[in-house]
Amino acid sequence: MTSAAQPAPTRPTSRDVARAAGVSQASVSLVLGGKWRGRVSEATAERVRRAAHELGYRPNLAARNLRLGRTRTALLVVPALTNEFFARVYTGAAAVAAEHGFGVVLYPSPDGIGPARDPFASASASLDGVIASSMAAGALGELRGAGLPLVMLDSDPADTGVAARVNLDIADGMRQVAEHLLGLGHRRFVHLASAVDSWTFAVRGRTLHDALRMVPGTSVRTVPAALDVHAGRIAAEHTLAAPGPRPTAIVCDDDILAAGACKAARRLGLRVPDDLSVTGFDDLALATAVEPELTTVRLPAEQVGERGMAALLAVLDDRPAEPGSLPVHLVARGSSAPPPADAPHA
Amino acid sequence: MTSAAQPAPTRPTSRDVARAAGVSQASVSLVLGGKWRGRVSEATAERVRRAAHELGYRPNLAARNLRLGRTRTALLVVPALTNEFFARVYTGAAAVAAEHGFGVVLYPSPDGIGPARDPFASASASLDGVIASSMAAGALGELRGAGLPLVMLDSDPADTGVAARVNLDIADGMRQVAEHLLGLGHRRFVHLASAVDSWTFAVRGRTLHDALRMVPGTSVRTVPAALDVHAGRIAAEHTLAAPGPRPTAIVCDDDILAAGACKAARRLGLRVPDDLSVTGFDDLALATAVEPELTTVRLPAEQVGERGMAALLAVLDDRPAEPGSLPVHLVARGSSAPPPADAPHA
DNA sequence: ACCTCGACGTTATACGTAAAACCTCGGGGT
DNA sequence: ACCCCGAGGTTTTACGTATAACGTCGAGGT
Repeated sequence: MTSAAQPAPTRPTSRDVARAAGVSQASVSLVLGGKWRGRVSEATAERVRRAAHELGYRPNLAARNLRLGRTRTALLVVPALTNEFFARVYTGAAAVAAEHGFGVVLYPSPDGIGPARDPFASASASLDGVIASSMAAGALGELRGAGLPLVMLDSDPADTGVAARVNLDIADGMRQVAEHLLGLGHRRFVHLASAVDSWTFAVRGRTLHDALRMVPGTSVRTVPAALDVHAGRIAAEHTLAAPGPRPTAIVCDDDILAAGACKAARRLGLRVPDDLSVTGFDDLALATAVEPELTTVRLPAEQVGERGMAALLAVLDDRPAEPGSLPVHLVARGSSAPPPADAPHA
Repeated sequence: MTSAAQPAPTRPTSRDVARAAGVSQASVSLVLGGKWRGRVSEATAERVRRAAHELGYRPNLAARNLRLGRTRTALLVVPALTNEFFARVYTGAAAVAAEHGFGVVLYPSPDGIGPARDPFASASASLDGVIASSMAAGALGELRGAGLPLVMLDSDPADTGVAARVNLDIADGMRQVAEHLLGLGHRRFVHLASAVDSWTFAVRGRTLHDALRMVPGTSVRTVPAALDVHAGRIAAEHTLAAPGPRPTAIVCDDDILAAGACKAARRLGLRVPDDLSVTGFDDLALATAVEPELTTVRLPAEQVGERGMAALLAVLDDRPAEPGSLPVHLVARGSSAPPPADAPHA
């Protein structure tokens, strides 16, 4: 093996395939593009395919994208992938995208990803459209008005400039929680709320308060916390240790906070659900990993991604996007029960 | 508003900028590319920048990629993003990539993402390199030998055709677990092992067995389980309910399995850690969400991604990749304690 | 004998960018 | 008076693909 200059390890192009098959580059493009019926004979087509395979030909996507003016790439803007909910949204979106020959590139919002401030550059390729969670709306910046179709996930129906919208029936979910706990007999509540300012959490809070207001004799106190177990535990501990009659139920904006609330209860010597009911939201894997398992609201995260991608594809295709919001369901598990008999009534 | 044909809402190109600034397209490219020193006067450069800004010019990345023959895009091949570990690996990789103007596109392995069998297409753009977890090695297929630089994460040092490798010192981690439990007095172990066939799990098993063999009077039984809480619980329940002397410690390949083992213990009326010690691996958020908090081995997941991306960048740059494996540390928490006093000795 | 037409290709072009190669002009050295 | 040179540009080309526009040729109709 004389190690002279490498024989240029450059990838084969459609022209190389053409040469090998004894046809023109155009014919290669036609055959491999699948639109050769009536333009190239079956025998020739087979020869081309064979040559392409033997050379290990892969079309240069940059060239194709340039030629076609589309990239078959969507950008998904989410707060952070370490949040299981968004990992699942991505999974759903990527699956539908793949079915249509699309790719999904992620733009986790800035605080999660360091100094990358340019969402366009993060793609490394031009984009055909954007799907964004309302929780990452702040990271949108110049994305809006960039002329790209924008699909918003779980966002305020009031805000504008959106090509399509995929929403969860969050309000209904929270109503189910309220009814569940009221039905068990609870009257004194704490709402352990996410400190994140976003449509979806605003709805949770508003709906809970509205639902509880309908029933006389109820009280609810709202406590905000950052979205992690530790913060949830601290916030819940403070609330539970506060003077005055103790709440019998803690309604959390998220399973993560609920896990924190459960730990707080245990530290204070309270049993869940006997002394205190706790409910979560999202039905993450966490919900069935903790003890007791969390009563929570199952959100079809993958479906959100799927519908979001489908909506974007529809918009790109000038079709109307399928409207309607996705239903959600309460999953009653071990963290909720009737309040203790000795609980002082309000 | 007469709704005639739209005035072609086409994105401005560098030629449009050139026209607006009264220069040639080449000058625009030079100025915006930052290599104009001594070729274009400062005044002209300023005019170009102004025009570009006013037109809202964004370079067409497909064209740039075609021209340069590089895409500044890396593919990250992982089993599934819903696994927090890999979400964190992605986060780290994306952060380093962003610092260097690179993008990271994901290829979650097939069972997670449906019918997309072509990793190349999933990118929607040609790739400069690939970073792959050994846990997703099965999905690699044609990626190998495609002539792309390949960086493997946590993989067998023996396998070949790899441009660089980033490994965790998994063996040391497992040794720490063994020493911790042996030091507490445990002698009868169960190894709740991941059923996934991959280098990293093989090392965990082998190291644990080796470490325990060093101490006379120890026994260890290996039980495989799929990587979810439910499967872990079932497997652990079977083992704990089996006849013969009960193990005093369950060493798990993963925090998820450990959470399952804890639930199994509780169902059987065993207290953790009083009656049974349980250890995890990875230190996921889950580890501090459950009660008691898990004794586990913290893996610097983000760093794995960072080093992986840095290694790929080095390879692309013909620099040597920084070698060495990342250290890991035992985090002793509430799920491990000395065995019960009445535990029958082997 | 001539025209038509379909089957089977080929040639030419454009996509938007980066950069190599090339111009032009005025000033300074000899 | 001549050459050279650098500053400040411009013209041109190539990247690899998809496709519109254009040939060619033999069979079949009249």
